Amino acid sequence: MTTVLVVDDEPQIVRTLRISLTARGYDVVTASGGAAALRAASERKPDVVVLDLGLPDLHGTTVIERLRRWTSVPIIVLSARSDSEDKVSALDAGADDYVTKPFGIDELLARLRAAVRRSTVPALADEDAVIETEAFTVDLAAKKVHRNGTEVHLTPTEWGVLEVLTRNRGKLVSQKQLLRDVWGPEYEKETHYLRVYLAQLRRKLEPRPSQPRHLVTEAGLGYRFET
Amino acid sequence: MTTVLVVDDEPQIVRTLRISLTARGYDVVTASGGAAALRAASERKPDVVVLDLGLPDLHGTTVIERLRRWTSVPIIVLSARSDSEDKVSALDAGADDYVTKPFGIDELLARLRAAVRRSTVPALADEDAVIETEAFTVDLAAKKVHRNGTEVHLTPTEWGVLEVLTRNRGKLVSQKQLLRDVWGPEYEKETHYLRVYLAQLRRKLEPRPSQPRHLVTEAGLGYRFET
DNA sequence: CAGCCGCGTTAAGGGATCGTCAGGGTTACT
DNA sequence: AGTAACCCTGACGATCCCTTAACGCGGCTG
Repeated sequence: MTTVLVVDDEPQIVRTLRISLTARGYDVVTASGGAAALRAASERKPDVVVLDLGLPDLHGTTVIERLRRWTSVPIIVLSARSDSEDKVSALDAGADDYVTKPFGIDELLARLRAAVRRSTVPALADEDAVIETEAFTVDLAAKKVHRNGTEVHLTPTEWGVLEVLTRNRGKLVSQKQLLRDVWGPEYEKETHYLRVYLAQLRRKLEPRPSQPRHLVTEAGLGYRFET
Repeated sequence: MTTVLVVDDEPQIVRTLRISLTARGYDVVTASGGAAALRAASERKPDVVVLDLGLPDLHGTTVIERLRRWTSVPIIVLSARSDSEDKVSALDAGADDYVTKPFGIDELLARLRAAVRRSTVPALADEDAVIETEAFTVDLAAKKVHRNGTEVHLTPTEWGVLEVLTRNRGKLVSQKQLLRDVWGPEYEKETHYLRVYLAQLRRKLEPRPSQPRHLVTEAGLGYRFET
């Protein structure tokens, strides 16, 4: 049984989610504030957290940071359409994904399933870490990429970007985190680099670079690797 | 019974790990600092070490180096998301694997099992110790190389480079790792040596040394042995 | 509706990295 | 003591790759 912790201060939304999720066989725990959420998380050990950013007591980002000190439970953020600032800081704080309010329940459910799947199938040890898509395969241990049976040559930086995205496959990786992991903390603002290198990777790997299916942009937020 | 040494200064994390690991039948020893960790390691002789990089007293890399002076016990590093620099230096110092904080307990357990398995599995059986390419064959057990039926003489250093590459055939070996394994950790920066010795090996082994097919350079990353 | 912002794309310059050769110094063996 | 093997070092040209700039596009905002 999968346990979901729903954190929102609007009873209306909590009620809707409780009904929808229970109907799909989830075990639902709710909290209406940040402090209550932290308590519930440590007591009930949910398999996934759905967190509204606009809470009355604690800032959503704070809740994420506190959770992240001891658990890597997937966190899906609910945010109003306008809070793109907040979305970014939530992702940087360690959120896994986000859904914009007002949200379609189907989208939330899809992201929920994806998040749970990701967390229960842990990344393999390096020695057998081969990720496959319809278009290409990535071998993390050998640092090799194949497409249509032939090897594709990547430069060090191209490889760095692809590796970070691959290790976080399915999950939205913020621009800041990508820049920090590949170029270093002092390059956090050089979002231009990402555009250049993502374009290069798509040209080398995607069947139709102008309509990427695996290296996806989330405007203003970051990038996502979809298998 | 497998003994795990857990080194972390956050009681929350130590507690979580102690519970999870004990439940899986591991014998758990803990230390909250680097000095205590070194003492515990020499007294309790753990089968695997889980080490947080952010310790109050000693730098994580220092702890790894000190451990590596007398033991080859597998070390799994815990690192915060942003410390990608630290991750690299930890691996170079001799760590076996790393897990990003916050970590899923399942992933840590998988890597733990993999590390223990690796450390207890002996070297390659003799029958697997002969690697063949179209141009030459390498006998790891006999430390001999043949080309066109006749033996090729290699100097000790040439052999060292070829052996490391051969044991990791197909995989990319970073310059740092090659230098560490062949010359020692204090030569990590002497990338020039590699260029000289790879050129020599190619001259002796490759049919067309200027267009190597088996001893391949990946610019900026390292070298790779392709069969 | 016009301007702005973020994104994608391409190409070029210059700096970093690599391959190659040869000479000097050290070690090991006769 | 002499010689041969081997390792290191330096120099140079060739190659590779990171960075930067310029331009086009679509969407959002004032």
